[in-house]
Amino acid sequence: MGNDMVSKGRVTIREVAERAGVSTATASRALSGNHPVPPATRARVLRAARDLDYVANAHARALVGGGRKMAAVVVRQVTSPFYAQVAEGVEAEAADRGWLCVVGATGGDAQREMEFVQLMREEGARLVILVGGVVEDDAYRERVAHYAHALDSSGARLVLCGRPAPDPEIPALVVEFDNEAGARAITAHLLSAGHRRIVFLGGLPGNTALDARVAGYRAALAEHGLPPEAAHVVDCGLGRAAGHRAMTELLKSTREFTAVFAGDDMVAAGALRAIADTGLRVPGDISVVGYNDIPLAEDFNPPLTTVRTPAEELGRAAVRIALRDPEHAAGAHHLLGTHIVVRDSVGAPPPGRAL
Amino acid sequence: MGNDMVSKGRVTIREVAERAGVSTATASRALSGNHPVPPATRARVLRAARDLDYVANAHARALVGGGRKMAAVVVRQVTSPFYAQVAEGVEAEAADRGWLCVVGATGGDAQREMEFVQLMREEGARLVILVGGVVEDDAYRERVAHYAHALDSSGARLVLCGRPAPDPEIPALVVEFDNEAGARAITAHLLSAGHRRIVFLGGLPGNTALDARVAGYRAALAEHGLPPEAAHVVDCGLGRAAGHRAMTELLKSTREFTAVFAGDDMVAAGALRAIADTGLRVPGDISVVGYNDIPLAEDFNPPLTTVRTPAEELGRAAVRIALRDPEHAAGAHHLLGTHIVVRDSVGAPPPGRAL
DNA sequence: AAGGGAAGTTAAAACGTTTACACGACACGG
DNA sequence: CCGTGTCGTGTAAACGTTTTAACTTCCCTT
Repeated sequence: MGNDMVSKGRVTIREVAERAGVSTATASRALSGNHPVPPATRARVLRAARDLDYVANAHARALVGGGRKMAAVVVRQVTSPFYAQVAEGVEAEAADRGWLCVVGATGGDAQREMEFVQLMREEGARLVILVGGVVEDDAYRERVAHYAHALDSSGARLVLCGRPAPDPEIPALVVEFDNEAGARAITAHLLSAGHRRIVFLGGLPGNTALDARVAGYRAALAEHGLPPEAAHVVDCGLGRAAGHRAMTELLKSTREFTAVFAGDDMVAAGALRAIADTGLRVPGDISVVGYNDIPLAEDFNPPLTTVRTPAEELGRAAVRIALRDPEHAAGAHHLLGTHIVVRDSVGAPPPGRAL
Repeated sequence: MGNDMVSKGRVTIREVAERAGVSTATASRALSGNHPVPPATRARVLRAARDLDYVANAHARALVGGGRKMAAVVVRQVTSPFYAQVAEGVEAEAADRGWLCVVGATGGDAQREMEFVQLMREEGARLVILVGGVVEDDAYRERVAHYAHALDSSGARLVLCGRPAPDPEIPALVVEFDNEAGARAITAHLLSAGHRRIVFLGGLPGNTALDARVAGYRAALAEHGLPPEAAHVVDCGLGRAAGHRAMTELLKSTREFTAVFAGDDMVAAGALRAIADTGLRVPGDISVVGYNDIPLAEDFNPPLTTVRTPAEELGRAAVRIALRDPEHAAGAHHLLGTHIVVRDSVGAPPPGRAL
């Protein structure tokens, strides 16, 4: 056996066909399995391909095939534990079907988001998944409507994870957690522990995910017979730094409270640190709950009681739903359930401040 | 102005050319900027493209251009904070140059790693970055040698982040942190706090990154005049669960120690939890240090003293180095520096057990 | 024995770009 | 006025695959 490996340039299907003594058409069919080919011929072609270390050119394939199995997931940043889990779910579900998955990080910049979607159009992605809450203003609505129509006209699907569709008529589907139910449940948990003065830390008006959590929080309060004034929302937005800053501020204020409901676990992380910095104890002096149950939430100080949103499942669901029912998908709205996970950051309110 | 947008099928460059009254060659030149075109003509083409919402077909482009600007980063899992940061660095550096970045997760499975690299060959990736330590056995060496040659023959570069090249002659370059120096530094930190009985939790023989940390640990001990028997390495591997299990085990054993050096921050997280479970205090009873300084390390209980490995910078460096000096790159070995970040998980050894 | 398929195969035409080559126009120096 | 160079543009040939339509064989039915 001589030197079969061609060192210069890529091996093409033509060379494989030649070596197997068939035409490129037959070789293509044997390799792709798109059309039946007698076992003997097939074996010969496969053998030739192996000998030559043949690698199909995905571009040529996509060019003639008019598209390719590729999904794109767009997040603010991949280092956010929650987004990372969603991306992992998308990647896993895509990989299961032999699809390629590319991830784009926008850093929260609309400009980069647009560029990335444009790139995905050029690349022929058949599925783009935008994940993460966002404040819903006119610019947002216009942007997403543009994506939806542009992608739709190229035969691609758009799914919005945790962010709203600007209009039910738009060719996009949304998959998200039932934020209101989750927030209501964990607020009720705090209430049943005896807390009456609970502050919500991490509001971001216009962000539909956060607004829903706030709504759930208010609803739970109301259900418990508390007056609307019992609700106190600090609109500090998300992120560890924001939580730390806002909590520090809050502790310096005259506001009375015995528990804080953080908009997500990262805010809770910042809040916990701020509380520890002032020498107060959790849950002895203040109880804290978070949202999302990121993987390290049980390593916080103390382990965090929070609501578990199965992020990886969200990612998987997004691609599954988008690919399952192509026609009926557009405009559909899917809600995923959540549940509380109880750890050590909630206790009874301190006696002196029970109300 | 009528209905310019064609609803069926994608707009091709031919239609743009037609509308602008030029040939496809001129249109291509105007759009890609590969060849000078008089401003007037150029403007006309660009206008037509905008009107038609033309989107170039990346596949056709790559097919004739023989490749594309695409980098691939392969990690065990994207939800690991450290890997996520590396991936973010790669993504950022790639995006800065207008490259596309795709990430693959292997779950530690060699089979999936091979499939992914194969896929990247088909897709024409020009840069693939394998990140994360691995035990270096024959299968590994063979696998990586295969990747290196296969990619090299398609004109792509291979970079290994935190894993060894099987052979200096192989066409791959490695970029990693100086694990031995980092481990030596943090061990010295423990020693200067008074600890003499330090156990290393998270060894994984054959894993070069961990072996280097163990070597640094032993070196620091030796430099302090301690006998080789002072070193005690628990080979439990990495991950939060492994750390928790091994620490629990260790606490039940008769082994005397006052400090533990965890192989990475996730192991430390598990260890901290195990210690807390038995009612012991950190750093009062036991001091703990980690490795990597993941974003949430300061939210551990207590905030973790660890060595900071700028993971995002590792990712950026990988693509920068690979793209900078194409010829000289192969076989090169780059070491990135690290430094200690001191928090609250290290204290003096308890008096009764100072040695 | 003729006709009708089925099965296996192939030649050639797509897919949408880029680019090598050629061609004409035009300016300029001789 | 004629070469010579430059500039702008167009024609057509790539790039590597899949697929349509056609063409053989060969077997089976009648």
